[in-house]
Amino acid sequence: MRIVFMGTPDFAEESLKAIYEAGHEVIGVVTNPDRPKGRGMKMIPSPVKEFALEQHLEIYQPETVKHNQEFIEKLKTLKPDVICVVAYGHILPKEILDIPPYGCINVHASILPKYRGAAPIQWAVLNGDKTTGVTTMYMDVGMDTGDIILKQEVEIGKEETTGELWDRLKVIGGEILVETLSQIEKGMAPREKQGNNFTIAPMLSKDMAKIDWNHKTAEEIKNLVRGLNPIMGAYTFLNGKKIKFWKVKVAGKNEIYAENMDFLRNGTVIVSDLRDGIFIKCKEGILKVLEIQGENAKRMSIQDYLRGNPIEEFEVFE
RNA sequence: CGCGGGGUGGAGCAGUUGGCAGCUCGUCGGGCUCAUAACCCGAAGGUCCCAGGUUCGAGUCCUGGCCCCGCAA
Repeated sequence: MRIVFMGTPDFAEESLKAIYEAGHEVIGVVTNPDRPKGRGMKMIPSPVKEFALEQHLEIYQPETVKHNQEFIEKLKTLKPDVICVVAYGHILPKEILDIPPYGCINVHASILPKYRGAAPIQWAVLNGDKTTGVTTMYMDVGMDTGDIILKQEVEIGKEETTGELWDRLKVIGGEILVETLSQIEKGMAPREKQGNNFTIAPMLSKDMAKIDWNHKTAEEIKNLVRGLNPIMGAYTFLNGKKIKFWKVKVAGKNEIYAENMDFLRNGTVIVSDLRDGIFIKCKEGILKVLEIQGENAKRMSIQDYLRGNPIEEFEVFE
């Protein structure tokens, strides 16, 4: 089929690659303009653009698509059979949705109607969900409200991070998109309305990354840490210095002897050991830290960290 | 020219007003022990990122360069 692909990050690149390798005719690739990124604010092309460049695909980088008549006209002249949208970052106006005869289809990283919005993977991990998945749908003017075509469910590992789940789902996204296109082409694609029982997964905000020792259990803090890995990292303070946790686990009962600690504040280091690392008292349960990052430092194992940055027992994270 | 931190044995760090290069760990050898990732003794291992400068003397101060990292997007 003649396809216009719209997407930006690596998650989308995987889908573009999949349809390209499946033999579809990718007649145009739309991605966000290069943005200044990283140290020194260098202009960095999106992963989707990089792939498109390698394959010599036609690239469009409009600043916005809404009310962009020039771009919309251009799309019309391309005469795509279908437009595939994966993590593009813009809501498409009806004028664009109506262009391709087969419609605009979207790959979304959750089982809709759960987790509509920008950060479905992150929220699935943050909430400690046991399963999530990928859905394809016919786009409409709402945010992730279109009719469902296919879905693929996956289990979330108990210690899996957002980054790890992200990498798995993007591959599945590519596969399910190819399958979706194939079924559409054969005229046998299902079309199912979304129920009203939806939830929203909004973009993550900065302030949620701070660990709340007083109100969160070890399990909840663990979910926060893995949910924010590698996007922001959950942080806390020790002696006024900001410290990020990248990997933690809930300490097993046989890993540490701890009783009668009720008098200790939540966030107190109850064991600090060069071999086992540090254990922290939480509102409920004990947290064992595995990977940590100090101010202006890189991530490292707790063992490495403690050698040059000792943490004393009974110090308190806050 | 977005803001900031840093390059010191294999790892993580310290190094005060310039004055013999240190700590914790790892590695190797030996000892102790029923035993150990524990303890004791000993050893190896460093162009202190590079180039120039100031100085009797530079890891430390000055100038230039390379590299790494954090924040922010």
